[in-house]
Amino acid sequence: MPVPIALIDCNNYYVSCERAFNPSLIGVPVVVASNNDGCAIARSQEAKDLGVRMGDPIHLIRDRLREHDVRVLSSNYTLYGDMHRRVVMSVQDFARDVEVYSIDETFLDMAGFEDRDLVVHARAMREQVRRWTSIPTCVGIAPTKTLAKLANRVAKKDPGLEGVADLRDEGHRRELMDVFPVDDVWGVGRATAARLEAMGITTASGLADMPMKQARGLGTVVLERLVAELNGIPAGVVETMEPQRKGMAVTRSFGSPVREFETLMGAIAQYAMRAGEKLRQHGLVAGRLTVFYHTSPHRPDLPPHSASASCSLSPMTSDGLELLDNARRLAGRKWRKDGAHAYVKAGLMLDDLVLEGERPRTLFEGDQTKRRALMEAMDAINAKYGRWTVVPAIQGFKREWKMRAENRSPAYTTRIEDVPIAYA
DNA sequence: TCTGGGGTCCTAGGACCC
DNA sequence: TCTGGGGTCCTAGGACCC
Repeated sequence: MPVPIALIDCNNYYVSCERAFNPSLIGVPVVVASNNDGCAIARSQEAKDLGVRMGDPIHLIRDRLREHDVRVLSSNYTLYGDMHRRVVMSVQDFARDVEVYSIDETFLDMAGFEDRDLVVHARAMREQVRRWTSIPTCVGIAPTKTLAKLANRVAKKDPGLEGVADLRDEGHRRELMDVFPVDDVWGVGRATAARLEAMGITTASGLADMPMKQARGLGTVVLERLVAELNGIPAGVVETMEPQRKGMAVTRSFGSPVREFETLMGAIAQYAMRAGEKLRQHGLVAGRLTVFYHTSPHRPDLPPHSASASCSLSPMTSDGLELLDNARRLAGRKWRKDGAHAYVKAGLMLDDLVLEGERPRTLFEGDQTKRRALMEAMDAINAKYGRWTVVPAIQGFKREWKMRAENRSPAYTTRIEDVPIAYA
């Protein structure tokens, strides 16, 4: 019998974070918008009931939102990130080990807890999270991660379960999988679902019954592993060591379209400096840099242009100004001087990341001490006086490309001025 | 006026090597 | 008519995730 795996998943996470500090949002429809207030990325149950779907463009559903008095908030990742830390802290003692899977989901390795009533145990964990953070959650328990995801979904859908579904029993599991839509299975996306449905497979049970060889032929090893997991055979374990990350990106849509190179470079410069900061925070250096910018794919009436260029970085670096130099050269190389294009998004990606201490030395590198000290000084100033207190001049002052965030909540838990005050 | 920002893994196919 | 047989490494692109 494999070790039980539990998955705890926060309900309507971003909305729940907002509600934790703003009770007027409780019981009314709430939507949290993506960066640039672009689309709906989190909805309260009331908003889901009104038919607001994940990824709906806000500007296309504006009328319906207004009609039903839906509260629309800009996303506040500082708050969600800090609340996440608290949620993970709350669950830690309830498992042997945890794997943080995303900002709102954590897998738990339940080895050593098997002799307990795991359903009762999981309810106590939910209660702990609720008391410490006010965030509502659901828990799924099963022999594999894929089944734990499925169990979690079941727990979310059926209020009678009081937030916890235990799918360790195979007979019970089968009954539920017989009516579980195959496209809701973790790892089955649009393309795979379409292929499966063409073969008459529409439920999780149908996929579980597919012979392994057929699964391999239809998809890749990924689908083959998925079939194994649906049959209770673990193809992956709870990973407690954080894997070394391979790439990193800073990309943003602009608040309004950009037509001039100077303006574009202002944005790219900021992304480069931010990318350098991120590298240094993680103690990494990058070996490859890619810059891209493009026009709107949603505007077929305008001339399209998509530019992308990369170069390798030698010596490998985390120096923001070094990244900026390279980014400017690459961006300039692809720039079209006709002024006919309205760019809506740009970004910078870093690859071939290695730990700073494992950086390969090159033959002709000069003394980096001064530059490193400069970066440290900039980091220190920006940490103390706020992001973008010191910036390279090329970043500009007008920042007309800055993204929209018209209704962002305060940083309740991470800025002393924003901490809520309770009157006696 | 107007549609997010990150990530991972896998495979095919080309370049290059002996 | 016939055109070797492997290897490795890298990149682009697809699919999926939250």
